[in-house]
Amino acid sequence: MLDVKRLRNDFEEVKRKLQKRGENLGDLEKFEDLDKKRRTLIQETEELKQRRNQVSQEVAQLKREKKDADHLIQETKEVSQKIKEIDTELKETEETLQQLLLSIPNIPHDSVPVGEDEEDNEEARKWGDIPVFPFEAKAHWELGTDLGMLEFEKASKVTGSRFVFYKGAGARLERALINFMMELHAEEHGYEEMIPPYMVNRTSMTGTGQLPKFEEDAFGIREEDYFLIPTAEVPVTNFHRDEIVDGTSLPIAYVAYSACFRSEAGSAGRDTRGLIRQHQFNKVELVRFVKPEDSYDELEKITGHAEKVLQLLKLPYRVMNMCTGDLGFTAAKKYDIEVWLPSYNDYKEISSCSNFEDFQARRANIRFKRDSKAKAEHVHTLNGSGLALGRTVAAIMENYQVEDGTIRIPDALRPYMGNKEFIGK
RNA sequence: GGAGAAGUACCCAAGUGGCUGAAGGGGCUCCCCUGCUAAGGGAGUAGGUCGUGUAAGCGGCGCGAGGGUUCAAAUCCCUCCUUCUCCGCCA
Repeated sequence: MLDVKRLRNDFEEVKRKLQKRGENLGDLEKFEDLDKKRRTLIQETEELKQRRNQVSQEVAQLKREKKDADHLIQETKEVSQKIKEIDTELKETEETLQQLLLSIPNIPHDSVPVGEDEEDNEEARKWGDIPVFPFEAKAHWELGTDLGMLEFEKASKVTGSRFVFYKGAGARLERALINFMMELHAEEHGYEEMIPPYMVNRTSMTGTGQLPKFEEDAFGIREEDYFLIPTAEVPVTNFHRDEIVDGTSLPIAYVAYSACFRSEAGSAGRDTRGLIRQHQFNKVELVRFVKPEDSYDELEKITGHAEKVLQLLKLPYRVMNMCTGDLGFTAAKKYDIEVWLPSYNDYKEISSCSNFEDFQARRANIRFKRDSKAKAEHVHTLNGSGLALGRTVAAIMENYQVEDGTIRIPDALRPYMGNKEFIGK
């Protein structure tokens, strides 16, 4: 959510920046009228309330003196009626304004390249060498089936499309990666570990920006009005919702493991094979709550933490600075880390690291005080995948495959895999 | 799931219709006392948000949330949420 005061005082500037996103901002123009109407109604009702309060005092005084107060009571009756009418209109206006504010995306940072779609994303850096196979390389879904690591058809039977069973070495690999990543971030990068609830309420989904605009992307639990989390970002960021944290405790950093659930509405036909696009996948997520002046340094830091995982696993990747048209609703700036995937003969997103500035903090009402006497300010929030596990498994399987159909285990992962050297031998 | 009880400021807690933005503790800040620590004495401090104003300020809201009754609600009524206790069920 944007700062109402900024929107009020700097409307054209904000609008100009939002237009870089190339989104339809149809309702934005209604802001000024709604804002003005709201403030007029507030002034009207408050004036009447002040009057009512004064008269109530007088009535109380008269009653105590056992005097007659009927004429004052009559007057206040009418005033109260009027207040009720104005308050009803005010409430409707505020509701409309709130919905409008919740539907406005974040303002892109000045360092974000202007562009329409993924074609215009800029490569920030590249790491590692793309493997060359002197044999016909297999895709991970082939390897997974051949080696008994992944069962797609069983999952289709048991649940439906876009689900998978990890089995044997596949399950072990996934679990090893969870431990590897959690320990790296907790012990080397200073994050506190978390395992969050996998369902959250509507307020939490609104707090991080999944709602109200993107309800069709989430799986909902109707009876409770809960949602399956699409990422641990939602519960972990909302962990501090409606709180004022001590400024000296910033930055607060959590690393959370969770399953993630996405309906993938609108992705029919995309990435239909393998682990790349599932309705349920595991992810280790990094979340940081920081002071506003630090948030862009922090974005570099969190991106580095995610990159470190790929470096230790020796998987080639590149970092993309997402353009204005590909930023997503909530981010002010975002880096996607893309891992090399031989089956795609291309890089594929494996982590997304975003600075939301105060966009989520306003929605979720997360603030801090620099000291006990200071005024509360909104924190800046950031998160980054560190990493998406399914895609990491796919990347390891494909990049580390050997001609005999087995998979070499990356050195860094061997302690977590019973010190084995290969899968399939 | 059933039955009870409770939700008041940073924490504990008093308060059943008007003089309560809210007693009293604790905490916190300052001072005194004290060789140090502990303890003691005194004074002070009460949040947040919205509107308005250059500002000091003024005003509205606020006692879990939302409605209602009333001239007037922390206080009465209704709905919901959360926590606790007991029972049931259960990994």
